[in-house]
Amino acid sequence: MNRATIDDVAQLAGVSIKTVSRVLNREPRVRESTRERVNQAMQALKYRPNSSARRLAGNCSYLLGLLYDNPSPSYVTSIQEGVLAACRTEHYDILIHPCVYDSPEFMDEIADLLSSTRVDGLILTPPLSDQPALRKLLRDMQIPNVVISISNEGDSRWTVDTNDREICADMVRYLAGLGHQRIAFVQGHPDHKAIAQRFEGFQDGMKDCGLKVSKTLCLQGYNTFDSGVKCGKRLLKRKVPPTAIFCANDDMAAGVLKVAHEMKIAIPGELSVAGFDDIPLASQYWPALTTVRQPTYEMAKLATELLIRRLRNKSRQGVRQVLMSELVIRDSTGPVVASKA
Amino acid sequence: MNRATIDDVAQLAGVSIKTVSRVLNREPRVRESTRERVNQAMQALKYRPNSSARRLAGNCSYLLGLLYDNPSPSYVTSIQEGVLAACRTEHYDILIHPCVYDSPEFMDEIADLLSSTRVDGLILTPPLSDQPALRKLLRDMQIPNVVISISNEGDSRWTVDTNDREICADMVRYLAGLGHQRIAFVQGHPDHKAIAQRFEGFQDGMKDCGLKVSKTLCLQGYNTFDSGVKCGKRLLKRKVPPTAIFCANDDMAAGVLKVAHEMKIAIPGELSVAGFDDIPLASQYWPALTTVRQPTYEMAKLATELLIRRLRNKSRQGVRQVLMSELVIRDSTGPVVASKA
DNA sequence: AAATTGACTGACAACGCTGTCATATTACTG
DNA sequence: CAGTAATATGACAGCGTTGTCAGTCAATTT
Repeated sequence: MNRATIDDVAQLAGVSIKTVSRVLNREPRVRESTRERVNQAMQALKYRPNSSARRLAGNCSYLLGLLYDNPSPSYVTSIQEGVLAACRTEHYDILIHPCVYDSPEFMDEIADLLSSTRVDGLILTPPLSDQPALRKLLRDMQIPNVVISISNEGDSRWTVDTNDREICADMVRYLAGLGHQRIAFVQGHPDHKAIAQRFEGFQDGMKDCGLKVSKTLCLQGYNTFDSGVKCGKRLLKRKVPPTAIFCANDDMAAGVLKVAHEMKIAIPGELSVAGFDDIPLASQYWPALTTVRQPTYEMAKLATELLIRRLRNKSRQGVRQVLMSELVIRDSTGPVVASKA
Repeated sequence: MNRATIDDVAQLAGVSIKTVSRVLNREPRVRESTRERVNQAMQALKYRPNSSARRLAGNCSYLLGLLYDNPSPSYVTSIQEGVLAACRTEHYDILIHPCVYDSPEFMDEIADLLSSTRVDGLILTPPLSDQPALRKLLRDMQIPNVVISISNEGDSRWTVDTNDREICADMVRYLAGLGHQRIAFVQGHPDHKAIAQRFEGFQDGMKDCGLKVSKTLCLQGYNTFDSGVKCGKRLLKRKVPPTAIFCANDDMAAGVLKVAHEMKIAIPGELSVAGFDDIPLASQYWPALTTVRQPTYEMAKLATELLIRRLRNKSRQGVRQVLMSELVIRDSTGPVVASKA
């Protein structure tokens, strides 16, 4: 038994294939009774439109591309799931495309992707969100796209973002509330602009609490566990070490924790450590890591819905949606002990 | 400027579109000189075949589906990358499809997927590899598929597997070599047959070392961190606790480590802990976790290549490929102390 | 009652490829 | 050098949809 085509449905419903097509695409101008008849026929035959045929014939491909270059598996899968959820309800397909933004072939590869698979639009995640060359290419080729977590420097139309900056300030306020004054910060990779905002938020928070941001306590990390280890060592071997270390992501925080454990520094007794991202490791670590949870899944879902809306209704103005991250207080942070303050 | 079609190439090369099609698909029966001329024309026009048109016209869709229901992001992304790598060189597209194997809609969903997107074949990962209903459906619908890490009970044609069982025995030998005799095992989820083999390997190893497998030291876990915590508590609160705990995956091992830390049990001084999978957490934990690294990426790549070969050459016999996992000795395991032995 | 509207519906030509089959060309044979 | 086989190429009809445009029909207007 072969699968039913639009012709079969049309025959069973006693209409032309064009009418079936209209019902399928929710076009107006179809009598309610006809619509119902067609729908019944579709159900009876378990009809599913052939997506290749639709793509070939129509103006749009019902295909979206998801571009990413992110080393964090949990981030990537959660983004993917959000995108997929939106695609499923809207009957779009998704093409995932991991890439390496600083490889020489990067731009060619993208151009290739765009010309061989005619995607209707793209979803960009950090750090791709901030690649000017990429965004220019998409503008030139007129590829509609929606961007997740772009830095505030970039074009903010069609973006989904979080209140990273504010939530980082909140984290500082929380730490200060525990009595911490010498709070260190481990910055993220300089190419990763979205993460740079976290440092700004840190500074905001310090200012707000009347604390001085010491340059020697703000180190440059590179998002990796190893860079966390390095920065952790430098910070904790100081004569007067910080009482709290806030890292721009969880991997680096894990690195700092490792150093602390090796140096037999009690956590959170002698040192508080906070991260950012709430990767799986965070909740499973010992002690469980205080961090920030981004609504990654929701952002991806929303971005995809936005993109699809943009595709359907070409004239609409761009929007910028901001979702809220939340502090996740666990066991790696605590009040500062008197002797250390 | 619109993108070039096969007609443009044919015109530029001075041949018919059919000949271009032949060159494209590497069919024989094309004179070398013609082939070259066509190739040049393709390059000049930056021609990329329209995949929808190919799918619609041809017998095959150049589309593979990747099915998974695995809660481990690092596993999933590494599988995806392997599959993508193989697909890129072979010019196939990939449709990812996370699903929930024990949901009521599961089978319908798959049937739906198969009928709406005419994939040429599927790649199955555990625990989907072991779902009899799913495999029957695929057999009935004649959907070629390749399976990763199937239990040894299942149909082993067209499978890619690892030497899980042996490597687990190796781990036991390694632990026994450190002087451990009371070695506990935390089993994986009973539905997840591929993980069951790890327990068998454990038993093999114990037997091989002349050690008794104590039933009270073999607990049933469920692959989760929480179940690791639960089993860890039960094991470590015994009057005579084990000196080593081997867990069927890293998440559970992390749970055990947490319990040990809470109980101030020194690791590896008083207790050795080993996991399986080498998730990112393993190397970043304190102490870094001894575990087993599966060649996940390679398995996925190989499975995909196998599937494509199967599709190209319909008659070939099934094969079963076995790749080697490796022990990753880190800091969570060490020699047993005399007093505890 | 004729004319005009507006809501519906259908015929038919794309879309860009591949499969089939017929034909042209070349190579080989006796 | 004809006769045949093998090789190389092309014409044309699909594949299952959507877009265009030309209808049909009932409801309204003049």
